[in-house]
Amino acid sequence: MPELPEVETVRRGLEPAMIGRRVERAEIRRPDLRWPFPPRMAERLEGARITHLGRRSKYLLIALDRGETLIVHLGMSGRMQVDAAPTATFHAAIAPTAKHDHVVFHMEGGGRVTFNDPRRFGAMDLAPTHALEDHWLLARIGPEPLGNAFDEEHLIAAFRGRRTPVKSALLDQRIVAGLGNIYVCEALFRAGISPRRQAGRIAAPRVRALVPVIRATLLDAIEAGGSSLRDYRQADGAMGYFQHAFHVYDREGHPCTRDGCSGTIRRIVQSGRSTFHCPACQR
DNA sequence: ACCAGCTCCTGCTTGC
DNA sequence: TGCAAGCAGGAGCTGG
Repeated sequence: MPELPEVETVRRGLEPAMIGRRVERAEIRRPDLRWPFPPRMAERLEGARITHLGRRSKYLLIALDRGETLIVHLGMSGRMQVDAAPTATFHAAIAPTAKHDHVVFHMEGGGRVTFNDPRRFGAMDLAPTHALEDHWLLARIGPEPLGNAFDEEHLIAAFRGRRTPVKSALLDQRIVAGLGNIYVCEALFRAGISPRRQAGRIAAPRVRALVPVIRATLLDAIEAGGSSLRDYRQADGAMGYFQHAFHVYDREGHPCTRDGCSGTIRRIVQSGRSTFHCPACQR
């Protein structure tokens, strides 16, 4: 699914289509995604102007001028697709509906933003903007890895005493927000840390080194527009291209890219999820 | 409290 | 070629 860099890329792509514009019509084609939509969602969106587009972890936060914010999670396979205003209203009327287009935002000026999600692990909810951080989906999430609250001391404290593999610890959204399977694998490779190592047993200097590595990995991915494997696309439909910069993810059997390392990338399973790493240089 | 495993859903890939 | 199993980027919940 989209991890932090993908959601951030989508957020940036949605801004020109949504910021400052009213939602003329919210077309809701089914009652739920992972959970039921909030009551009267269409009415609460229609006529509202979008004032701000934010992101918290992997959640897209669409703030409305009525004091509510639409929280959107893309799940594993969710997309937000922007279609510019058609030149003739005729085209809008006959625009084909793709399979799994669950919600369509018809924007002021004729543009459309379509939420498509085949697997329906995604979610939407509306919450009061002034208490957004108290929303049950957001309340327990840890610091943003690109923000000031995520630092060396925080990570050392979060890892202390934990016997779970560092791979699992970094996937834990309470420790740090927004990392998923791809970027955890890539960050651990860059840091030279074995994904199997118990989080609480990594020497402090190595934990410290992990902080800038996580930041750099995410920033590189955002710059590349995210990683497009199967489902993910940017808001304009373009593919991300960070997948071409993977060192370990989905590279089982390929040679390690680290200078001077002659190892081979391996795939293991941790907590039921694939982990890719180089057993030779990640210790 | 911590941690591993299960679960939701569809679609693509792989293996027989 | 056809079919079924396995797998996928998330994350809340359950039970040990």
